[in-house]
Amino acid sequence: MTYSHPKLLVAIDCLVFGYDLSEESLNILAFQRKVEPYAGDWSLIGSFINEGEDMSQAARRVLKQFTGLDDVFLEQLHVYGNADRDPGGHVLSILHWSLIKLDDLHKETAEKHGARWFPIDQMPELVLDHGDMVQLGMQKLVTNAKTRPLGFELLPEEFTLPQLKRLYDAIYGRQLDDRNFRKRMLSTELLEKLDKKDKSTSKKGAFLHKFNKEKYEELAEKGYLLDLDVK
Amino acid sequence: MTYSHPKLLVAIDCLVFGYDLSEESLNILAFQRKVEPYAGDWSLIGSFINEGEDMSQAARRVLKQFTGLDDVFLEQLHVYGNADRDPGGHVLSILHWSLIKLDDLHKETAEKHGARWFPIDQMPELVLDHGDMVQLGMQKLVTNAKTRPLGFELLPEEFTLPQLKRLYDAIYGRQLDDRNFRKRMLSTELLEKLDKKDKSTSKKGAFLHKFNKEKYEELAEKGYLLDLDVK
DNA sequence: CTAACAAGCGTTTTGATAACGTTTAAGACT
DNA sequence: AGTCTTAAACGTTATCAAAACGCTTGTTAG
Repeated sequence: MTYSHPKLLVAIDCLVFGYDLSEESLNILAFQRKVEPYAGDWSLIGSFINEGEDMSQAARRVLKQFTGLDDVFLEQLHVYGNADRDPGGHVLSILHWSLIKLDDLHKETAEKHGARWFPIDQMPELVLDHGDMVQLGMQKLVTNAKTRPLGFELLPEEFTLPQLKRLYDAIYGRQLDDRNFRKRMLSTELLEKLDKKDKSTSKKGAFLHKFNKEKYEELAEKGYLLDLDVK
Repeated sequence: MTYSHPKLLVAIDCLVFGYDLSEESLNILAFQRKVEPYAGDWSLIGSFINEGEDMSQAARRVLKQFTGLDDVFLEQLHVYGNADRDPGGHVLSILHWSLIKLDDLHKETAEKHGARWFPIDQMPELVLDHGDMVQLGMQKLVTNAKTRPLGFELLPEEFTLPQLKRLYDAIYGRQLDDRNFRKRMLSTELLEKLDKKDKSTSKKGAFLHKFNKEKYEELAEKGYLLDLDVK
């Protein structure tokens, strides 16, 4: 080690949004803190970063521990750096966020670790500044959903257009026009229609689609800007 | 201290954009690194965060030291958290960015500290991952300039519409249509026209304007979204 | 065979903006 | 004094995208 300077405790906290397709509800993962101060209070999932550990690796480690998941959407979001934000000591927290599709398996994995999924409108009080983190994450979800293909991270590989539409309803907190929504989505030419129907929500059934991520990323490289801001 | 866990070195680095109105050029502040490894190489300005010091305070401290400025646009931008990003040791860097108006005084203050202002298209090679930081900052400047009132941070209190237009030309890297630009800017009703003219660039002179920041922030609170994406 | 209903498709209206032309103010030049 | 020059300021039209809304289709349940 070349540098000589006091060091800091650095934590990563992770705001995980999980969409439950069967209930069509957007949820956030919280867990009961095990260390003092505030042991037993609800908080986001998190961990200190270890010496020599990449920050992104620490984030993946935490997410894996509480959800069992690898290879899902996981990005840094914001740094909380006030020296007095945690009465237990000067801890810098780097908030991350993750988007996953929720199923019963994840719910079990969570419970095993003292964690629970809460619908976004039924969050309990959170410890420290974790309430602010949730608020920021909700804002970012809404704004980013308009310009990035985040919706597909919250749904299974195959989904119907009505399902996708109701997901965006949940994110934006209002009813979109299904006809304009469909038109906009299809106009991107990023969805592949399959020859299968899902009949879980209607007699007629709705065609399943897949999001062509490769095509999107190729276009994005060339400067393509997605715009999913529909009324 | 309640927690027992290994700590990390945490630095803040600051990408400072300075707009020189007289030369109508956008610049970035770089300085010659004083510590090994890579002493003498160009880098962004930065510092380690001290024990008990707020991150934002550390950022302000660095900016003040190299520019003499307080109370200017300064925000966190991105965390660089790879354990091996610095061969001198595991140092987490929290990139910040700042936007200021450049004048001769700031150039002198910079030189006193071994720092220099470089036009954005004439940046030298930077140390470590600081080149990535500049690239990210440039991207963010372009995208954020479309939805936030960043331009006014780079200009003096009073400016003319042609000056503002040429600033955005520099940011976007292309010539905007002056008539559409003016219309869009005025349509926000966030500019106050003064009874003074600036004649530095024409015989006729151009009316000076002020940006009504209070009005903008009031509107922004209520959900107003600025849109300065003009052709 | 018909009722019910979500899914899917289509048309009209509206409004924003890109593209471009014209007028104005003031110093420079004769 | 009158004309020229030039950036600044103002205005108009054509184009296109999206908001608003109506209609048809496919399937099952009764």
